[in-house]
Formats: sequence, structure tokens, C-alpha cells
Amino acid sequence: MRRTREDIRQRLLDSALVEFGAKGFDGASTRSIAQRVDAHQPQINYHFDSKEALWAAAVDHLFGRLGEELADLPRPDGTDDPARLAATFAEAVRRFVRFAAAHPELNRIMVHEATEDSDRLRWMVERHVRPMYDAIRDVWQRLRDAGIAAPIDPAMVHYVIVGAASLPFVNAPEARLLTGAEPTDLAWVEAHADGLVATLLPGLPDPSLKVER
Amino acid sequence: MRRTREDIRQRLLDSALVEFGAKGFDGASTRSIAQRVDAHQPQINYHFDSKEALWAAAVDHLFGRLGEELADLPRPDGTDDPARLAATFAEAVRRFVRFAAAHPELNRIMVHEATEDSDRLRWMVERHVRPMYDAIRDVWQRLRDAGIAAPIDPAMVHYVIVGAASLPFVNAPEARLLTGAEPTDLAWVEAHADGLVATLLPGLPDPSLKVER
DNA sequence: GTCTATAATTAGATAGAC
DNA sequence: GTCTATCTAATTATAGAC
Repeated sequence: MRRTREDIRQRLLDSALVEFGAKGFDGASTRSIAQRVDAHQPQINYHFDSKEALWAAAVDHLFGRLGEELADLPRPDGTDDPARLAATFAEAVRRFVRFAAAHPELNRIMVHEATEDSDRLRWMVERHVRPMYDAIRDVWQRLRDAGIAAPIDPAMVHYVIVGAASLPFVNAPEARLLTGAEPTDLAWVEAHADGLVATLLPGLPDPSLKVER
Repeated sequence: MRRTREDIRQRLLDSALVEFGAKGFDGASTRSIAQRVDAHQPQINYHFDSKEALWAAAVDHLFGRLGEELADLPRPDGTDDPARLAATFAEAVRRFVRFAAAHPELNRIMVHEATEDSDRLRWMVERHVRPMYDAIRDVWQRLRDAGIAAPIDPAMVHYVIVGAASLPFVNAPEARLLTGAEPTDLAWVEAHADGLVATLLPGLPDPSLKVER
């Protein structure tokens, strides 16, 4: 297998996500990140400028993947009827749950960074999180007005959704010990998504309705 | 102000919680922990045996405080009627939300440790988390049977509650940037608790009913 | 581009004076 | 018990041969 420039960069990015997710920025070492893909530590400074630049590139990479997962959902606009808006929102929640299960690094890194104010946090919030936060808040307000959504303030619901959706996967090693089950199993993930959607949207007209792709 | 033996131990424990919560076990430095309370780094090895022992003592300390907050709630037993059980459960959730707001270190440390299997994680799960997990699962099953609880599997509801309840406080620095509000303000905390209880227990007979103390 | 060697810094732990 | 000094190990980053 050839190790082209892009190949090694991709491998380093994926390795960085795992290490930064598991240990945080300070706890992760560039040696471990390199070793995990059979590279040497100085290659990180060669392919990326610094540990910080590697972190930023890895975060961009991962939020990019999340964006791809949600890209083909219809954009909510003012003309949607509430039932259709709710179905689209439900589908977005399901996809977010699946993404959180497949890529726990995203929310692990979020939590690691969000516990202390820093330049990295501000960069990540403005670049990646705020667009999601704003979109969720606005749609939720309309679903509340339509009587479909649970009684949670639109300013807070982002944290309820993200927290409830991702914690079993963020804390997957703990969940394995605690439940004896494998939280990333397909059936477990879908059950979690179903429960979350039904709880968040008790007024969903037809829970089985799936949006068109 | 005197600095007795117990005094300095308490200060070091509190400082350790903040640092371990913010940076994780690897990222936190014993020097910073000591400096935060105007002590010197070797005092940690004097008053505690090691960084690891300090961590364990700090975790015990914090879970002990959570236990105190919940201690006077009536133990659920098989004879409780569902409405009373639900009222007690709702009160426990409210107190957990308040505790998470006042002591975000608890859930920060949980998340830092739970993202990777380790001796520290196993110790913490068996000693502190499993009793809570078991209690929540059993009560939730009964509330589901009574038609009071939202449609979430009893094996998963622990993560829904903990994740949704604590993330705004775990990620408080992010929430401040994102919402412009202070998530630890009393009104914000109570609104979050109210929304969570109403969402988790849509069949609660009387949401305003408070349990006796 | 890769790899060895190493510089510069910082970590946790310990010894010993007081 | 506290504090200075220091040990060993591990960190990120860089220099230079290939």
C-alpha cells in the first residue's frame, strides 16, 4: 500500500481524533498520535505546523463529516408545515445519534475543550457550533409553537439533545461496564434514537414517517 | 487564618477537582493544583501518596457531597404508589440538576475518565456510579409500567438524564459564549430542571407536587 | 519526505535542611 | 509540615543526514 502525502495526512488526522478525544489536547501526545499509524513524531511537525494546527485540522475534518451526513436534509424554511418540519427534525436527530455513535471523538473533543475558556474553544464555537445551535433553536421554537415539542426552552434544547444523544457513546467504555451491552450496536443505537425522538417530540403526528432523501 | 492539616488537605482536594475537571487526569499538573491554593507541589506527595491517590480522594469527596444532597429523599420501595414514586424521582432529578450546576467538576471528571477504559474508570464505576445506575433503572421501569415516564429504555435512561442534565454545566464556558446567558444562574438552573422533569415524566400527575423532606 | 539525534521545557516524585 | 533543590522521565519542536 502506497503512503502518499494525502494518505499519511489522513492517517494522522484520524489518529489525532482518537487521541485528542481520549485524552484531551494537553493529555494527548504527538508521539502516540504518530505511533498509532506507524509514523514518527516529527512527521506531525512536517505535515502540520504544530500540535495546535493538527488539532484544528482534525476538528475541521470531523465537523465536515457531520455536515455531510446532514447535508441532504431539506433546509427548514418558513413555508414548511409543522408536521413536515417535525419529521425533518426527527430525522436530523436520528442521524446525529448515529453520527455520535460512529464518531464519539466529536463530542469527546467538544467536552474536553468546552470545560475551560480558551482560544481553541472560541474558534470551535464560532466556526462549527454556533450554526448548529442557531438552527436547532429556531426550529425548536416553531415546533413548540405547533405543540409538537416537549416543554424545553429553545435556548437550552441544544444541550438536552446533544447531551442525551451523545453521552452513551462519549462514555462508551463506561457504558460497557455498566450495562454489559455494546452501545454502538446497531439495535442499541436505533433504540436510543427512537426513544430520544419520541421523548423530544411527543406530538409528532406520525413517528414512522420518514423524510424523503 | 490558620492552615491546619485538615485545612490544607481540603484546599488541595477542592483545587484538584477544578484542575482534574478542566484538564483531565493527564492534563492536570500537581504544580497547578498546589499553586491554586498557595501550596508547593511536594506538599501533594506529602499529604497524599501520589497524583493518583489525590485523584481518588477528590472523587470520593465529590460523590460524597452528591450523596448528601440526595440522602434525605425517601428510599423507593415496592409499596410506593406510582404517583408518589414519580414525585420523589422528579425531586431527585431536580437536585441532580442543581448539583451538576454547582459542581460541574463531577460530570467533567466522569467524562474525562469514561472515554477510555482504565483502572481509574473501573474503580469509579463500581464504587460510585453503579449504585446510581441500578437505582435509576429500577425506578424508571416502574414509572414506565405506570405510564408516567417517557418512552426511553430503562437501561439507557441513565445516560439521557445525566447527559441532558449536566451538559450545560459541564460545558458552561461554551454555553456562555453560545447563549450569552449564565447557565449557573438560579433561574436558568430551575428552568432547565423544570423542562427536563416535564419532558421525562409527561404523565406526572401534579408537576407542582413536592415531596416532603 | 523520512528518520535519527537532540534541544528546551515540563512533568511527578524524592531528599534533606529547617 | 514546609520549602528548596534536584532526579528521572516524558513532552513538543527542530536540525541535519539521507
